Amino acid sequence: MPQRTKKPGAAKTRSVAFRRIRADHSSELAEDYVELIADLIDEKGEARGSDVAMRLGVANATVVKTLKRLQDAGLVTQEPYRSIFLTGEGWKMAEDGRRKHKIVEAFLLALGVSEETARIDSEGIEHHVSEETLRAMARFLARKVM
Amino acid sequence: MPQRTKKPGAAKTRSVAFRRIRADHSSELAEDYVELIADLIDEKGEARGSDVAMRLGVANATVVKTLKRLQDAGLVTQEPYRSIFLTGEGWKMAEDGRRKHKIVEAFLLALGVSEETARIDSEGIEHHVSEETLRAMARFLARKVM
DNA sequence: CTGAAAGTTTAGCATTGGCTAAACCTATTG
DNA sequence: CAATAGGTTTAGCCAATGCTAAACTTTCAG
Ligand SMILES: [Mn+2]
Ligand SMILES: [Mn+2]
Ligand SMILES: [Mn+2]
Ligand SMILES: [Mn+2]
Repeated sequence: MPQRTKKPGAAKTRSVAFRRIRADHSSELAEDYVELIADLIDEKGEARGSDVAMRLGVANATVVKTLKRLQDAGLVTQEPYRSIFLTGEGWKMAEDGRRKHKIVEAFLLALGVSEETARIDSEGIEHHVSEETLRAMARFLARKVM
Repeated sequence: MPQRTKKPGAAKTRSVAFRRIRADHSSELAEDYVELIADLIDEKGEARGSDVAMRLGVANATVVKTLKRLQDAGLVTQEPYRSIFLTGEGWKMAEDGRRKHKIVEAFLLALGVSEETARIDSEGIEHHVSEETLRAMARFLARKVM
């Protein structure tokens, strides 16, 4: 057995967290897109690609390409030069995103951070909180109110 | 002025959060790498690429490629077939990562989530908390203890 | 001191998510 | 009702992160 010997075992366990993060990242963009599209539909009656681009701060072309992937994933439907619609699955993901987003943002506010920071930080944190942590945040909020 | 008219103004403001997230993501991997390398050096005396790969749960080849970028960024030094060292800047980033990581993980525990969840969620959340939120978490911890 | 096992790097490929510039529609306006 | 301003998509580029398979080093066993 050449080379230094390696203590196997506990090392691999730690990779779980990093695997979860990589998985979170790949769903993160989709979550933000559908949530944003849902907001636009509720606010203005329709979601246009250029509105999505503006709010995300990316180029139109980027949105077009991403929407194609979301369409393949069954989250949105669209036709060229038309506004964007969410599928049933898209709406479900959007609602779930909103739910998480609200809890995280309200929680940060209750913790005492400014509105702007709560808004900004929650946009990133929302994708990395497990249901268990969300429950703990909700519990904290409930206790705070009472 | 053809096409539907667009209400300009407040729309662009919202892109700030998403820009921050995209920036966070591009530094996230570097932060995890240097923190992990620092841990390996402290634990075993040296950090080898394959240990990093094992803990992250990615292929060796991926680590090699990423380390090349980190080297270009001035965070690590290395020679072929040798273990990895952190530069001064690398150590600084690692220490800062550890600091954030500890606060977030301790905070989640104090909030009442399980150790495993705290470990996993903190690995993702740490990259999306502003200094203001970190201060609020530290404040909460201080209050809890007393 | 040498051969081969085991660890490490290279080569080559794929996907995601950005960008700009050019081509392409649509809808308003004259 | 046609021209065109202006919104939308396509084309083509790039960097970051993954992967597998093949080539390459290192180190220890004999
Ligand atoms: Mn959200
Ligand atoms: Mn978000
Ligand atoms: Mn960390
Ligand atoms: Mn991390």
